[in-house]
Amino acid sequence: MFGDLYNLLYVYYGNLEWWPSETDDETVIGTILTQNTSWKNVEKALKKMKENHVYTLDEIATTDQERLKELIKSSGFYNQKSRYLLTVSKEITEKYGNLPGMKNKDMKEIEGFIMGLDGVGNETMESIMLYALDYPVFVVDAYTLRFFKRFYGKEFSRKEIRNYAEEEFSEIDQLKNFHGMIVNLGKDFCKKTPVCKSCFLRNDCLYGKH
DNA sequence: ATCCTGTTGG
DNA sequence: CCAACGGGAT
Repeated sequence: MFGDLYNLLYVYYGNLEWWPSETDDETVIGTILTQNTSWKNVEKALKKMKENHVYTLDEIATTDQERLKELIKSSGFYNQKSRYLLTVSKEITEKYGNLPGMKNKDMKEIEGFIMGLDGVGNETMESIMLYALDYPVFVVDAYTLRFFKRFYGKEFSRKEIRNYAEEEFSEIDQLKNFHGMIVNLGKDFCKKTPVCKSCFLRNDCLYGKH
């Protein structure tokens, strides 16, 4: 299904260092902070959190919300995101102790638990599963839905895309890179108002051909 | 002036 | 389905 597309993207983008972060805790924090927010602004917040030693789920769980708001201000939506960070950190540490305690468990159980966290929807859950916990999950975001609709000229549901991708790519690295390449494509060419003329997929994309 | 690796509550 | 959340970069 997506094999040919993967190769086309790979020729252009190659292996991306996707979801750069020093620790799995930072990855989880990043998935929440980057919701509808540019990564540049998230980096500022992560830097501040690190400098102030509010950088692990344990540290966040015992931090005052007002202080958290100041630290993550640059990533926007700080009122809700500070609340999400607190509840997510508390619930994870209370139930599993830490992120390693969530690895190598029944995938559906962990997925259900994460989806139940306030502030965590499909994309954030999938990102945590794949990038912080190493489960073979494909991340379906707004870029993916928009790009696939144009490229294949047909609307796919999140569920369909996840199923196809996870069926086809069993390797964690492939799932990571496929998502990473799609996000980059969405920022470089397949934007809200697409730049098809200079896009390397213009001859393969149903929308790019007209 | 517009957009950003979304999610929630109405 | 849709308004609301929000500072920062381009």
